[in-house]
Amino acid sequence: MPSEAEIEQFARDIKQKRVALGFTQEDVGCALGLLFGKMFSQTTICRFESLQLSYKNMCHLKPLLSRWLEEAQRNEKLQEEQALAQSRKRKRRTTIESVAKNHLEVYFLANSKPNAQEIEQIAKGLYLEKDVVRVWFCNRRQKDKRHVVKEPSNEGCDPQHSVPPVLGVASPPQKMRTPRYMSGSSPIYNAAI
DNA sequence: ATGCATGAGAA
DNA sequence: TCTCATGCATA
Repeated sequence: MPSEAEIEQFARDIKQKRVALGFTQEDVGCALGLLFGKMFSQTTICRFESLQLSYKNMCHLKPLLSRWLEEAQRNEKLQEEQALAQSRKRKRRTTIESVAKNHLEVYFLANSKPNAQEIEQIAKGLYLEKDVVRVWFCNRRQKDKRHVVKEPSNEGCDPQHSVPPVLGVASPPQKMRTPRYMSGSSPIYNAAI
């Protein structure tokens, strides 16, 4: 099992290189499909890069992405291909009012695992469907299991950011390469570059 | 980038 | 029923 720091390093690394190579998160997901027969969504790649998956999940995905990176770097001059999606009958995503969310959060802090009956009470009180509340708690618990929770709050703990760059020279950290989707086939993009 | 949702498998 | 990995849809 890779160490935690190792994973974090890898995540930063692959994100940076992915961008440098001009691939989108979706591109990577599809590429994994071509390499291993199992495709991944933009969401998953995004979450991997931002360490929003469980440690175990990160460890499982790391070798796949690692291999993709090798190929991508090696190929730097080949072309790409794509595959597509499917459809399903999904319940429409319900939007929970922020007020209700605040209430849910309070309930969660008091009890993160309400039983069916408690869920029903909560749902009734907030005028939400039981299932919506149940799923909200599932997702909320899962959120606590994420590998690294980003902490927007710390003050000046990061020397890299505590001193803002001395104006002007907004130097692109990496060589900005033309994104793949803007190269070659479309005259519109070429004209715009 | 993230919120709500699904489904397979564990308990 | 819950957890876990995952993603459609949306902000």
